[in-house]
Amino acid sequence: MNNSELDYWFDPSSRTLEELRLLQNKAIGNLSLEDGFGKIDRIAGVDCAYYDDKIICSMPVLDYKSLELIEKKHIVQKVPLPYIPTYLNFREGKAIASVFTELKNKPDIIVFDSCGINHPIKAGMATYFGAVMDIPTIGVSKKILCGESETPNEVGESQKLMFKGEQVGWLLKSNKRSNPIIIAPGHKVSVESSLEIVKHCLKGYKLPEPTRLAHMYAAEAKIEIPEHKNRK
DNA sequence: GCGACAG
DNA sequence: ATCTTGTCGC
Repeated sequence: MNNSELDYWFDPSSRTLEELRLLQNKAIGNLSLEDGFGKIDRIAGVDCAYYDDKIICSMPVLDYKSLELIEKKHIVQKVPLPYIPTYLNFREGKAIASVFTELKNKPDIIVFDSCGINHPIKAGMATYFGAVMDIPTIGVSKKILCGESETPNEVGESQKLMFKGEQVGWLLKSNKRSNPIIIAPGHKVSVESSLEIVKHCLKGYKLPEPTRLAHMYAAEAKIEIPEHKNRK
């Protein structure tokens, strides 16, 4: 995907919210909830940190079987849009696409720190990115954007997340002392597989390794940017 | 109209 | 997300 195509899908500047909503609908036209992957060798996680008007996006790639780090990359850009619920894909999308492009070891699937199809029009960050790039993605968030669910209480227990009469994901009690995490398919991953893949990536922490490491690396990269070091 | 609302 | 130390509990 070249730069103009990248801007077409991810640049919110000089566009109205109505136009951005149309882009989300257009991207979702390509959505698939069937497992569209073969053997998973590598899995990546992605997360963003913020400082002033800068967005720091980190993307580690791990070996799926051992969950060991293979490669990590991060990028710093100017935040293109304030946080507007249901439009997160246009706030973080460009930065994420940029880091993804720079990876030498492309992952077979990516885990996002955001929503997937558990979004008002199924255009959560994970789904939008996956549909635009046509790669398998999963969304893992800490708070519910939309939908209802029972609360899982035992570690390892999961409950269906329902929205408008359909299952759009899960709530999973991943850790004894943490609130449940919300899991949902992004693109090319079924509802069932999204849960199994995330479970495979759990190492006793609240978040699955891909996302947990992405969060750590983004925080590390953040304190290294000049704006942060020159603070007075 | 009112309240909710990923990061 | 971000601003931030100590502190309760296993």
